[in-house]
Amino acid sequence: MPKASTIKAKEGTKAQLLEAGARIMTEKGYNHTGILEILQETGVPKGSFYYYFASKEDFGLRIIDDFAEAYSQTLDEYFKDTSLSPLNRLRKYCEDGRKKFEAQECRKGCLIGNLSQEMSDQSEIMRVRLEEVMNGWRDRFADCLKEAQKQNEIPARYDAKALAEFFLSGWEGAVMRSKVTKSTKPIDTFIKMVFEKLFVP
Amino acid sequence: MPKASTIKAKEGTKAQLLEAGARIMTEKGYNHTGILEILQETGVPKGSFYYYFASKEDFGLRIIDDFAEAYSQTLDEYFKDTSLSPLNRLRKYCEDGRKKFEAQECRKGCLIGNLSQEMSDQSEIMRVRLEEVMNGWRDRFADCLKEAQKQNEIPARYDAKALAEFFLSGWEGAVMRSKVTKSTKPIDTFIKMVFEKLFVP
DNA sequence: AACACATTAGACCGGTCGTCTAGAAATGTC
DNA sequence: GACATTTCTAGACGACCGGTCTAATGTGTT
Repeated sequence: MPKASTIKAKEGTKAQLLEAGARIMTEKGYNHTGILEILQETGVPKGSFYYYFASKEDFGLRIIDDFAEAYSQTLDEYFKDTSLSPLNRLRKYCEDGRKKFEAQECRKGCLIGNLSQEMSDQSEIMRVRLEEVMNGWRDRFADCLKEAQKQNEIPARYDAKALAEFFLSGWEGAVMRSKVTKSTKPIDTFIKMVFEKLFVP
Repeated sequence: MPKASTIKAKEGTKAQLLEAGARIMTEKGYNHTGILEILQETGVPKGSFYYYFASKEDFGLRIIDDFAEAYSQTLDEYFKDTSLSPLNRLRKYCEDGRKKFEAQECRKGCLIGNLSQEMSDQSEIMRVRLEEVMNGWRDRFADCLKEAQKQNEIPARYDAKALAEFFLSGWEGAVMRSKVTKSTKPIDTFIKMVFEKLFVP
């Protein structure tokens, strides 16, 4: 009996469930994703699911938390990179997002954005959590834009938080349009407009 | 027997189904909306549904078509209103959209936008139809912006179609953010940024 | 070995889903 | 008014869902 690997698999069960859940829900949404499907993909038996999670909603909430935590580190990589100017950090973030989206054939998009659209009217508890996560992102963008204002990369006459909200919602909308057109053009247009017209002195 | 009203009800059965379907799907999405639910709301018996529609997907497609046709007239009301300047037509469109969204307690949002997000990766035939509808809107916006360029309301150095795409995706994103924050603030910010920064000479 | 505790097995439930077919009701034709 | 045709309805059907349950198994401690 491979004792060590068995133990390792067990320890990772919850994480496996969360990973598969996030991946499948990003593509298929919350309602269209079945627990059975996640169980089959991970090889975890059905009986175990409700040992780890109280309900599907609880599962969804933990997926959001997990994703938010991991993504926070991704944001660090971009926004703590002092080798680039604040605006160029944002630009790199956009361009890498574009590349990633293209690499997955203009599918899926953003887990948090998708769930926000789908779940805001369906589950108040998920809505609140989703709002917190996205507000956190907006505030990160706002910090970056404030920095850009300090360095005179962008005009100081607009509230950085409003600019960040506009940027975030515009990005999410562009991703949605890119999904439905199966092309990166809407994202390309977003990047062009933001950096050539919106973020100019 | 109230023959006339019976006949009328029958003639309207399909339209009733489509109306209720559009209303419920706007709020709950395609996957989370049950046919039974629509049937109960309209009083139409279950067996009738598949007489009028080949499948749920076909039903969804017809809802999209119906909505697109009706919405095209709504767009006419705004964009054929020559008593306003082109930019003010667009502004009125935004502000009325904001009011409508607020009136329904920051819920629902845009049927086509919601379905685009939800269905693009799930049904190719719906994706294509959704893309056509939204591209049509974008082109209407672009025509309005071209007119605005002619009248020197906005700078001519940007392609009106790109501007329109940016406007459309930004609007959809702002509605999504407003749904999740249960506030019109993201929409307000969008309107402010678009008309004070993006659409300025 | 005996114990408590963590985890898994998988049957089971009530419910809803989308689909289908038989036939009732309405309509048209002669 | 009888018959044929089309239009519409009734409700059963099987598949699958999220969620729950009890029994069994594995693990670590003493």
